[in-house]
Amino acid sequence: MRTTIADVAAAAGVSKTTVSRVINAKSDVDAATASRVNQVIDQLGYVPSTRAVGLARGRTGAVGMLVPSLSWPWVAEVVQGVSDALEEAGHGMLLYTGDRGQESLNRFATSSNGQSYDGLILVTPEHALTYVTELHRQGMPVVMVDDRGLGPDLPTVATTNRQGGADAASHLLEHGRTRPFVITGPMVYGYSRERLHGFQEVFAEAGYPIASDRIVEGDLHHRRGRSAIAAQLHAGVPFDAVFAHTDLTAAGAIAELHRHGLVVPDDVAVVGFDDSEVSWHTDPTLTTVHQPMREMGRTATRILLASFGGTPLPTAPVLLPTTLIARESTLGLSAPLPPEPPSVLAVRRRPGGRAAMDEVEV
Amino acid sequence: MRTTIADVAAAAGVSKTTVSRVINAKSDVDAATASRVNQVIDQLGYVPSTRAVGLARGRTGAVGMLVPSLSWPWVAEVVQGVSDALEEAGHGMLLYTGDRGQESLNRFATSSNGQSYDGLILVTPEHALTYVTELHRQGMPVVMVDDRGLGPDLPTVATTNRQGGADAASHLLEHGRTRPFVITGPMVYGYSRERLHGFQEVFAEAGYPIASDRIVEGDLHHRRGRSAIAAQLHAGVPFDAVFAHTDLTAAGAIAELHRHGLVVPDDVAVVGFDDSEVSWHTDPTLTTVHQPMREMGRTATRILLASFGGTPLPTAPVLLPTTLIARESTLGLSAPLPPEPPSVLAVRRRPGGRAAMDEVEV
DNA sequence: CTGAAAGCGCTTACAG
DNA sequence: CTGAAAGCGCTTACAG
Repeated sequence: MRTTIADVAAAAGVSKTTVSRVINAKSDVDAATASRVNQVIDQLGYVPSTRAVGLARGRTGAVGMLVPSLSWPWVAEVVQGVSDALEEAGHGMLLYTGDRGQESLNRFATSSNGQSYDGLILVTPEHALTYVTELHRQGMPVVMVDDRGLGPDLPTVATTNRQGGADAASHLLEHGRTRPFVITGPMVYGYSRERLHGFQEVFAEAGYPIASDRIVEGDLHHRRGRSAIAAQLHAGVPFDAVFAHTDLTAAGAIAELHRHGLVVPDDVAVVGFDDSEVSWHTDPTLTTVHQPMREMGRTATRILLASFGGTPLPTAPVLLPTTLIARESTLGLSAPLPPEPPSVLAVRRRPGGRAAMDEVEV
Repeated sequence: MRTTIADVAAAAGVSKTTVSRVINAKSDVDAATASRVNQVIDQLGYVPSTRAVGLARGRTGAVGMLVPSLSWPWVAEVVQGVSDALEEAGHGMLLYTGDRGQESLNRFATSSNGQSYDGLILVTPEHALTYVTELHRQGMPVVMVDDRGLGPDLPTVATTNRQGGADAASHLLEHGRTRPFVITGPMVYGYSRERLHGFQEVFAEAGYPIASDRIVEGDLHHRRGRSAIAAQLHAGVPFDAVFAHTDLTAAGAIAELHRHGLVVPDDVAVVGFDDSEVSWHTDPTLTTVHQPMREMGRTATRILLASFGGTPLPTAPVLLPTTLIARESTLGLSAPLPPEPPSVLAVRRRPGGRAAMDEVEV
């Protein structure tokens, strides 16, 4: 038999009300009484039942989190950030993965209606977007981590994709590249367009506009990097750099360049996007644009928790800065090896650089 | 104001008891009554409050999951497997990451005492092991996914590390390699010892015992692959193959071999362990021993849920089979490219091979 | 086949 | 400073 507040009350010779007051650190309790109750609590190892507290208070103390497959490393990073921030605040996290499609979302919908959580954090919930928007309209606090530029009508934390593209371009120009080949992400996503535009703009301003035969739409996959490079080489359009909108595609590009006897970066410099684990394991290591996924998770969480306290949710997207990470695929093999692959370290944090674009009280 | 069971009862002109019966599909309800109640439920969009149900029933319908950092891709895979299986069964998942050390574990301990979940799934909870073991002794159903060979006194799902090592050895022998260099994981972990022993045994039986100067202890990191290869080349101990206990280390080994002008696999064949995403992005792609992380998550979940239904938890570890995945780093560049990197596919599943070692009713 | 009532373990006015 | 009582939204014997 689990020990309840009644057991504690009996053992301490007080009422349940008083025990409740002590637990929740209400002010008006006699010091002696309080210490006696606390003693009993320790002795009995009493911990309040979360669900009883939740029922009585009308809050759950938990936050729901809906993500697509955790097999995507950057999704896992976001979740880790959310988990960190939630834990700091003493909240629990109910995790839902949309991995199994519509069926997953039905499950999710059921539990959200069951008031299992006080608020919701989403990562690119493509199929659930209308459902969640409706949920939000009905009063559920929602914050979305938007990596895709879906641009929904929801409070959103995103990243400076355009600036990231611009930084990649500047970096390549600094290293003497003037004829880049761009392999974008799916153009239906806002982030692909932003990264491309930022990149194009810098090259155009420098006097090297990028012709359309040096831009091709990709799909984020490794294999696409290979096929795009093979096709471009076959077409005979010369290029001295590759900007891929995802590290996976960049990795494929490097592999294919090698197949054709080209040296990276001497013949062709390569820049990816994301700073995912892959960027440490290509050879040469990959220069890439870091996205602060973990920070996005933390920020989204802080915004959500603040809303529980009455702070209104932001109406404009909160943008976190990207950072260019220069490695061997542009600097050459002489580049110093960084200390250690990040994913195997206990804590992973980067300096950050500029402050968030949008001032939000978090 | 949220609609409750009382609202439904009033609107349908029945008692709360009857509504409850309909919701939970108890048999003895008049068909007409039931359909009327269901209509009202649909009309009002009524969904029972999870926490009220939990309080009344004494169960939560949720499972707790404690993992180290989600930044480790294989951890994320296990979580995904757990999520899949939980969702199928209509259970929720409360996720705790031990990423912030002792403080994380304290939070975790508090919520577990608060009866926030009915059972617990753990991934290598090194620091929490004694706490969790105690929890289990007090009656909390616990299943551990043990990738480290911690060999605790808890119901466990693990993998056939010894056989994985043996398979790696057989594969290298088949490809004419007789002088392997082994970079192990930390030898404090059972899995390192098992992988090594399985590997050694096969080579010894084939007449090529492995001298101790061709075995070095590693740390799972990329950088260690580089330094180990550099040192071995410097020492002048010849080798025609590398068996690394983790893909990251194997990737480092490949990179370092290239630095020294050696060709993989012509000069040196390389085999990793895990079949993590990295294995698709080394160049050449990496032959490795697949660990069924997702399946381990699913299996652990099924075992736990079965225990809720009365099936006792298994006393011996449940072992899932590893599978050797041959790629270019042993087969050569002529090896056909597989369809697509797994991590970006929606669903990731492998044939599986042999059946689980331990027969458990799941 | 159906309902009134007690109970799950807390919190929170209300009264003293 | 403290307690009795009602209530959070369900489920479950018990009785009919």
